[in-house]
Amino acid sequence: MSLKHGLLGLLGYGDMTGYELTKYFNESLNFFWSAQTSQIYRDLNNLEKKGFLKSKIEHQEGKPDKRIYSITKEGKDEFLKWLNDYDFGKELDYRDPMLMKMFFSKQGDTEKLIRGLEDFIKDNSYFLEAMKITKQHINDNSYAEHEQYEDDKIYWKLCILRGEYLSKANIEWAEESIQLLKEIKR
Amino acid sequence: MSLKHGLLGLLGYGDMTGYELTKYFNESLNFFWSAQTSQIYRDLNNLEKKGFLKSKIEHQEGKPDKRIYSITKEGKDEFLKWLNDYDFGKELDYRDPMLMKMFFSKQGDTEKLIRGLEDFIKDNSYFLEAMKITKQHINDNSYAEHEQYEDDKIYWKLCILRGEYLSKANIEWAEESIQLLKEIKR
DNA sequence: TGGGTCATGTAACCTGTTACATGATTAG
DNA sequence: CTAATCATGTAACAGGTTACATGACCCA
Repeated sequence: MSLKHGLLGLLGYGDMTGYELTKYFNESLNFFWSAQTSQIYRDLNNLEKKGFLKSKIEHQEGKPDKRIYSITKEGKDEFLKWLNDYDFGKELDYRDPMLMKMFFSKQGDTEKLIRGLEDFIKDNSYFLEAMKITKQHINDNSYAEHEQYEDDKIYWKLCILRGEYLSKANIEWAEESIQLLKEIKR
Repeated sequence: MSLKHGLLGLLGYGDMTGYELTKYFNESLNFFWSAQTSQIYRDLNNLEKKGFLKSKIEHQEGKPDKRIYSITKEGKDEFLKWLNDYDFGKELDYRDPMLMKMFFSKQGDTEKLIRGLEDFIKDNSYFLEAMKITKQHINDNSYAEHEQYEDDKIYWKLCILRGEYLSKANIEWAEESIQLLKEIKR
């Protein structure tokens, strides 16, 4: 459900090709959503069939033609309908393949598990660092240079803040876990 | 990938029907994984085709026949292979439909967003409470009454600990977000 | 008499991933 | 010469969700 509405949302900022949308997803929103080109083209097709988008083809010299999408009135309505349903509870989901392994780890190799947790700490640290840089970019206006985005920034920063909280929680948990596992090994 | 291996893992503790496996998933492992019966029956079928499981049918008076699954040597090998690949980094995923909405929320209703965040805090608090009770159950041996599970407990508690860390992070983030949103409203 | 539990599933659909295909331009 | 970038997609598969179907028993 979310990817489609994310596409509608991004097209609210301006017309774009599928290629550009993929870039946006995997650069700006990347830390909480990513998408394959294949999926984006498929959804773009479906959204156009439903009348939420329309497209025109632009010829380019020396490059393949580009199909530029723009959002319709119906698309904007659908986007706003989705946006204003702030029932987060039903989306609470702690599903995690890592915990699935942890659950059964009595039967696993404790040394390997500890190394896995150490790498997990590293990955989360990189992520935390990347988000601090992104926050800086937003403040510096290097991400969104136009005043048009001024009011968006608070929400973008709240997204990043959550990433910071979660990755810190992950790091603390992994550190505590490693300690506990080293104790029982002795 | 994880559900199948979770099924193999649970069947390592003893033979079970699809129905019982569904219950296990949605009661014990529920806070970090849930599964529909339809999905479990399908995967059980696939696992049997691959030779990781075998099943026998038990006739019951007054009830439909039950198909009891047990894990094979191949199934145990596959499970252990999966378990000992502790490369958590590749599974790092902060994907979240809530953040997708947050990202675009300049265009949304701030009042509704705040109410959504308040409910989110409630849901996370219930979750946190439920996990404290589960932890107590594990300590009390009411969950797993047999000594057989004694060495598993440490890992189960680490799973719960992560849930506690994450839900606390969610609560703190939501509280901070509400404050910030109320400030900009003024 | 109605709802919940035990027990089995099927069907359709949606979402996401991986791999492949084409073909030109540009930068190192 | 090679890799990356621009730009378009298709195909197959894996995983997850929702709805439906059957039928008997048990409890209030």
